[in-house]
Amino acid sequence: MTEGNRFATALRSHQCGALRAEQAGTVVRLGGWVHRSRNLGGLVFIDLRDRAGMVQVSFNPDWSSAAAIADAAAVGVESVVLVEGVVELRPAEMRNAHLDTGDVEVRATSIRVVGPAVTPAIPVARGKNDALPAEDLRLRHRYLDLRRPELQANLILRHRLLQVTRQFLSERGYLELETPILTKPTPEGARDYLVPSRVHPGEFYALPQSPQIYKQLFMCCGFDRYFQIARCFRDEDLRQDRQPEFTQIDIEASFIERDDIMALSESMIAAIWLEAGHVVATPFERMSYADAMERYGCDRPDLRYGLEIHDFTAAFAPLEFGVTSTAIAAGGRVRGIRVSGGAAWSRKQVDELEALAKKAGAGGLLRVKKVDGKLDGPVAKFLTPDAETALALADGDLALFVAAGDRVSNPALDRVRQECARRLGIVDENARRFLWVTDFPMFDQDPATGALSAVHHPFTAANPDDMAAFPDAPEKWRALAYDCVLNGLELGGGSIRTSDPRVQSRMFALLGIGDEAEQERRFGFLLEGLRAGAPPHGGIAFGVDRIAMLLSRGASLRDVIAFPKTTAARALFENAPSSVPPEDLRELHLRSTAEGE
RNA sequence: GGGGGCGUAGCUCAGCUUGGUUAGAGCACUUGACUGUCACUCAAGAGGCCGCGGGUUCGAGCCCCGUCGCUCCCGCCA
Repeated sequence: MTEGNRFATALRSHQCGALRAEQAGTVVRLGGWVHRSRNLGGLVFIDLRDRAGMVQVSFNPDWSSAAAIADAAAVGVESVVLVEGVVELRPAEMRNAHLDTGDVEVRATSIRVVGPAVTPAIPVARGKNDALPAEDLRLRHRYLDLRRPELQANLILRHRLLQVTRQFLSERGYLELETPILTKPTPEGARDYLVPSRVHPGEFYALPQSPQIYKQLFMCCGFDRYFQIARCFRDEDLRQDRQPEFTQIDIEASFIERDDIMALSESMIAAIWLEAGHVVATPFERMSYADAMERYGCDRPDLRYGLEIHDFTAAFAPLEFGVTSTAIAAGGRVRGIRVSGGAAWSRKQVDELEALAKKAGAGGLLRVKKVDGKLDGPVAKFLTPDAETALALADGDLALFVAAGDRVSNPALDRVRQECARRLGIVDENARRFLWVTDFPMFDQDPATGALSAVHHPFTAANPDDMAAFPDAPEKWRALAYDCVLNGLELGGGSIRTSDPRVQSRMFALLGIGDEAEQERRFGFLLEGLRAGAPPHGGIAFGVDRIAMLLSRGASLRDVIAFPKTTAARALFENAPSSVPPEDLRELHLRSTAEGE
């Protein structure tokens, strides 16, 4: 069976968009949507669209009945029609190079309007320079927006990526196992979406933030290798790249170590990217978290450009300069970047960079530039010849510094570095710099209270060397965790898990859940599984939505999700959430405290 | 939770700075003309709670206050 008529059914023989010169002379029956029509008076053209593309259908007294021409002239755009006709090669001067089907047209003998359409609320067919309708209208009329070839291409690509993923993992012995959607609330982490229980008054399920514990239990059960295209839910405020429900490629495996998961992930990413037409080189680069923070101020650095951060503390330490000496005396450092060509920027342009640094928390942004072999700028006069040598500025360079503790300077310099790269136009949009960031700290310590929280999640295993070397200083432990980063974006992350229930119990205690009864109440079902005999295991999860977005070339997250929510977590198409009748609430043992009810 | 931007015809936008005749344009829509178009062309027409509520004013699309919606950012997102 050929690609062309794989879609043949009782009502149609071919897809509109699949017709080519090879089908010339063939009688075809098509079904599709009227994308546009042109009525020249006695001669009518309809661009007929389906998911495969578009083809021109022509109505002409030479081959069409008068009734067919009249029906074709009258049909409105976006109506669904069935057309019968003959595929004919177009004369050379009438070919349309902009259309995949442009070498042919379908000379219609009949047309039947099976799904007449009201005038669409938002246009589906657009001119080259027409702006898209407002986002809320596109979401409200999603049934129309999703007809656009661009969005159809995005969702079709997404389908192919998921199919490749399934095939890839299945071929390697990974089992696609499902986990519950109605699950147990987890008090830490993101807010849960709660579902009230009708049968158990006052009790609630939660929608899963991820299938984390279930997949670890699969390992305890001996399922060895698991994956799932898993829907996850987090009730937090949204962003451009964040939806309340999202999809992960969730993976877990037993009897493995970090390198096993990383190698598997690299091959899988390469297979996914290949499906989208890109060859990805493996293995990926690797960098420790400490290195990433030191050189880029960020745990997911964009390696498409340099502008690395350097430590200039030694150059500034001896100087009689209040800003830096105060910071250094307080235990801080002077770190910054050299921007080749930045000396040409105006005072105002550098002030804008400083504003970014301040917004990121820095007190200010120090600046020195070298013009005609001489240093210039407010800091220049404090610099000794030794300090000048240490800065190592070339002519035309601008150096930007933050004098502070790393906690302050890292986010500020990260922001400044990104903006400098953007301004200099040195970001290669075609480059793909995959990177593993490894050896994350195990815990984040609240500077005020000293309280520890998990950087990855509470089930991550700590590096055993660190636990042995600093048994009483868990804030120094590194985690056996890893993030997969592409061009400054986190694609996914995972870790080796704690498989010893006593160690897991201690981790909970370090995180402030010391009470055993409390541990059992919250995580008993995991601890029981671990106690029953747990293999060493670990895994990773990748964000499907973001991957689909990247591979659809710059579309927004909402453009790779069929029915996304707005930034207020509202579904405009189906109008959710919505209020429910009081008797429904009563049955669920709920009473609303919202005003106006 | 906080801050910025936007909201005018079915759609995309002007008009707002400096309040003052009947609120405009392009596309879409309706009607008519047109036999090779492919964003067809041409002619005519219809289409407005200027997001909503309040205030200032002789007079508000325009100024002020509030509110709702969308969006971007901060907080938040183990």
